[in-house]
Amino acid sequence: MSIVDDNGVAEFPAGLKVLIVDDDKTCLLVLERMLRKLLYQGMLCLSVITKCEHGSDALALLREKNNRFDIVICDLHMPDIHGLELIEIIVSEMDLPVVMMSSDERQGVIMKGIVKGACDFLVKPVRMESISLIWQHVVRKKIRLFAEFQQPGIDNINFDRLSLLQLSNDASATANRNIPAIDKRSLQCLKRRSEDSSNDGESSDEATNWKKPRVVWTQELHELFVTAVNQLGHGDDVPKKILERMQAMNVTYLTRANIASHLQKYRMHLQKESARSAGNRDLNAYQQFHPTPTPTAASSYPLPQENLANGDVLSTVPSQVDRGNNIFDLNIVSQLSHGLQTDASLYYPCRPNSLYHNDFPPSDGVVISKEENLQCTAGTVTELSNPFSAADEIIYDPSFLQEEVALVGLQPNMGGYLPRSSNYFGLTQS
DNA sequence: GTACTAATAT
DNA sequence: TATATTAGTA
Repeated sequence: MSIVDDNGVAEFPAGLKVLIVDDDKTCLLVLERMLRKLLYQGMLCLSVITKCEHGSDALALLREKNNRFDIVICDLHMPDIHGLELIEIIVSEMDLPVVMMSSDERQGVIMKGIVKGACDFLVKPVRMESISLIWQHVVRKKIRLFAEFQQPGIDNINFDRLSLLQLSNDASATANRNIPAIDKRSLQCLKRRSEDSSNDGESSDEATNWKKPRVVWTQELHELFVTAVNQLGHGDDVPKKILERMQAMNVTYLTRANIASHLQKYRMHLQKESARSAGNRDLNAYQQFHPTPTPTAASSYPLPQENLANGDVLSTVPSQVDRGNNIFDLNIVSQLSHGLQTDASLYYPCRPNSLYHNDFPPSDGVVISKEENLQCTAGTVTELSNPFSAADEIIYDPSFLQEEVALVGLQPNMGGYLPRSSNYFGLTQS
């Protein structure tokens, strides 16, 4: 057994600990690389990667160091212990989320996950990125524990800034939890410091590693944006005014820069589309960008109450699910959110909806039945868009779960992958 | 000093 | 690629 605390620990935000288990050293390395990339993209928040080459060793380690790990990612096929066996033990003996993977010698590394534990017996192949959903769950759970109990054993957990910010984006939540807000100045300060590598040795400031989460422009958010732009009309559709409009629609978390950035992209698309439209008179394509009729009176925009649950406000992102080329497994997200929203309000009274793509309500105590898990059709499985380099290709094989799952009498659950062909700007061109 | 936006970085 | 940030300009 090799327990290798990652060399790059210092560059990770202090936070959560992952145990990865695979008898194949190459797989271990690849997985580690993937995790690093996700981390880099702000999709994961982890601090220590511990690698383990044998299932039995992993189990021993988990039993020995009870509180050492927050999540386990392990291979399905291991010589000493089958992954599903391991998962059963882990879930029954310790309350840890587990993500399972499988590898295939013919096609290189295949990452398939079964998520169990974190989501009350949610069994499902997941995309690699979905791990971050589980991750968020873990973060949330810890933070809640921390908030509720303030136990001495728990207070030494170092939550990373990313998750803290996501949790505390709402000002009142911030106040309630005594989490310091991060202002622009400190951000700039941090940035300057990270640029200036010739500076003195690392300060212990945990903020050093904090990364600002990115805004995800969901379909719904984009539609609000378009509505605002259309209301303003030509000449007036500048970032600041769009921002004001959107704030009037209760979208309060965006910055002017966010909107400026999106506006730039939007205008480029408009340009492209109108050029296309002029060329071949493809009106349908053009109209993709005008999904919502513009109200004539600029000030008479009705708040989209139908989008607001119980008079809640859209100070948060309107939807957790980006219907377009989102990076997450849509079904995972929707299943997680299904039935969880009410619970979520217990923990996040002001923010039942998620703000960022890797932000989702906790799922503790919510049972997702097998039937619900089986609602996906097994028919088409789309190869996923690959956020990584070719070397890290993730391939899905729909037949994967059949035999594995049969081993422990679980029902397979396929499909649900998103086509990569579209986003809210319409079909993407090849 | 603020805002806009093309260009560039991540 | 999507989004963030920068840099030049008004």
